[in-house]
Amino acid sequence: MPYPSGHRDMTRATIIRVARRLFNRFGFDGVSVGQIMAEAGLTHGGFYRHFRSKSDLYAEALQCFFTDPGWDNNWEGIEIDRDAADIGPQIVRAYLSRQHFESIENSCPMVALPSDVARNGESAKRAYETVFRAMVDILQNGSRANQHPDRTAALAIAALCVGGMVIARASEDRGLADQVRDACTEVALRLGGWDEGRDRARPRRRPL
Amino acid sequence: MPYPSGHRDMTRATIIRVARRLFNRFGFDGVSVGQIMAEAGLTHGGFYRHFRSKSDLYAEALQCFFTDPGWDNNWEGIEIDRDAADIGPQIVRAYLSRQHFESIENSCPMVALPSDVARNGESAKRAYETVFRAMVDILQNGSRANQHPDRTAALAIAALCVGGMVIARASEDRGLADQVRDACTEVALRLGGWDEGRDRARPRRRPL
DNA sequence: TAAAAAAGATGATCAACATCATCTTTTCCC
DNA sequence: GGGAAAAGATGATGTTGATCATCTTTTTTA
Repeated sequence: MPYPSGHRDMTRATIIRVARRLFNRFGFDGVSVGQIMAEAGLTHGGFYRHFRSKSDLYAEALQCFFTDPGWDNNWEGIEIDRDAADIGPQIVRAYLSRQHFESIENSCPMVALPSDVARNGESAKRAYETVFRAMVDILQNGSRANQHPDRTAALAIAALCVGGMVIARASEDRGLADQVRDACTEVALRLGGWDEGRDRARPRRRPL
Repeated sequence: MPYPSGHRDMTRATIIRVARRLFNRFGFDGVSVGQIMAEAGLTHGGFYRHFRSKSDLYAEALQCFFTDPGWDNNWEGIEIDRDAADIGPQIVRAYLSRQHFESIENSCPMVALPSDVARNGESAKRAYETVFRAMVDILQNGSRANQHPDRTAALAIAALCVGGMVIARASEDRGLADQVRDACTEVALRLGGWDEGRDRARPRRRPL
């Protein structure tokens, strides 16, 4: 075995990490293989030792907090405790936070790349789906609290998180983007039953 | 005035219509100027008589039911009566319908192109924002019914519509896509206060 | 220390594409 | 009918990028 063992895996991981960053910012078509490799400190030729094609890499780059246990690229000042009883509201707040909104490169790919994925073939879609399922699952069953949202609510909460951020990122006016994030946060927390005793006083059992 | 008067405008409109279809399916980078012009029955060269650049056209192609009074590309079998008292729930159901899900080419661009737009400069974002604002406005004030959602609810309903469809389109499994659409529809109708007397019996004043 | 073999580097190929300069066609007005 | 001018067509141009064949470097094991 030439080259230190584990070297290959490290290089591979580096390429994926760099690729995620670049894809998040520029999209699938906006990034060239050469760019990715250069950013990883390599030259373009070696790429095909690690991945069959650019699309292959793409599917692997679509990971996020929800599926990657070693996810360290959290959003500045935002920490999520995976074992906390209130993991649900933590996720909602973090996902729709200003920090996530601004962290294009470390964004959840569900926000940064949905239309790319919708056009990019089976494997990318499968990867996207996996992340989404993981998010819904954590929202529904992640905490040991006694109150859990039902599946319908969990799906809607996830859609609010993703949808709100997608819209915020695609809007020109920062004020509107903030309003959307705030509205989605508020409603998502209510949906999850996580709004008890919050700042705004609110009657207990009220209809939306 | 050479060429019949109004010819220019018709050609221009044709280009935009064709472009919207192609952008919706293949994205901004996935479509060439030549392709658009060929599809419009023209050759690539004349393009720059009508638009300053491809990006310029892009911003103009980002229209939808909500902003275009002449929008005729409705989704098969789905009609929306703009003056109906129940315009809100009509929009929610239509937006999250199977027909819209399947009509990639006649999709609302908010669903088909959000990540493209987020990367595509000011004018595209402004166009996206305009469509979104129009949607929220119709949801909030569009009907003459006596019950209107407040702005927070209207924003969240719009985010559920867009987000739900974006996720459904980016998922590989059709079953999951359907679940997401259904869940978002149900919750959005509840949020709007439009779920009275619906199929599933449900106590009147319940918390989400 | 020498050979093997994997990882990476180099250079080439082939195709696409946005944009532009320059023709050609089409109508309208006189 | 004839000319003007707009709309459209044609043919570069220069760049970029994915992929591949082939060379070079690195390091381990015998």
